[in-house]
Amino acid sequence: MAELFHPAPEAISLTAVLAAIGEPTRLAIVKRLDQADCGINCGQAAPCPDLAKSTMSNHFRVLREAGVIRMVKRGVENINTLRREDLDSRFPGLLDHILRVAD
Amino acid sequence: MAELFHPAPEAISLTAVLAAIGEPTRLAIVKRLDQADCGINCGQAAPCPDLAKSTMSNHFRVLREAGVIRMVKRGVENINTLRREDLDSRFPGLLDHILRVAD
DNA sequence: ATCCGTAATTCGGAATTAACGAACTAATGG
DNA sequence: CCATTAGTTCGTTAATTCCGAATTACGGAT
Repeated sequence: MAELFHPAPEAISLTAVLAAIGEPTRLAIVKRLDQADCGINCGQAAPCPDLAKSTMSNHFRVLREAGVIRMVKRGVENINTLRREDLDSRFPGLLDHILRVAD
Repeated sequence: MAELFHPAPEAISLTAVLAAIGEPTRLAIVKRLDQADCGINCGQAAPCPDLAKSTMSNHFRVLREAGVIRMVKRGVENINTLRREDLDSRFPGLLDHILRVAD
């Protein structure tokens, strides 16, 4: 069970972040993580239950590899959190701004 | 010669805009258009001359259909401008913010 | 009108990516 | 040990991206 890849804060790419968030399902995931006050697992963060699990798994992987979310395994589930401080240090205010205009 | 499609200002989708800008070549095009004080054609807006023209044409189409740029035919060329006011009315400050964090 | 050069789009293909179901792995509880 | 829950991996199919070659569109010169 290899450890999950996360880019270092300074290696987070703007276009990768925008591309990751620029997809309706993934934006919905980010919005849900933003509203949550603590990390939540993939099932709870998923906006629509009609999508295949494998599809959701892919969406979470894209968000993680872009540096948007942090994923840690806890027991049988993955706990997801937004990488707020890392995103803010690299792109100050960007995440908040996007979430604000996203209704 | 059909008229070029542009989404109405209120029909511009956030995820479409983010996905359009979330690609290095297209972000470079947007940055160049931002620095230009008047509309410029596709060749001048292209950041790298080694890309095929058909590829660039596609990138411009993506930006146009997402509502990021306006394209008007003038003679033999297309004049491209950022749709600042439309983007700002729909997503206030977003474009400036992205351009600011994009170095 | 016809031909030429410039600017950009369209077409056909190979390569990459996305979504899905099915099978699989990992952790926990009975 | 077996069942359950939570996700991942795999193989297929559909869609997208990128490219070069061919094509259209326009403007100017002949």
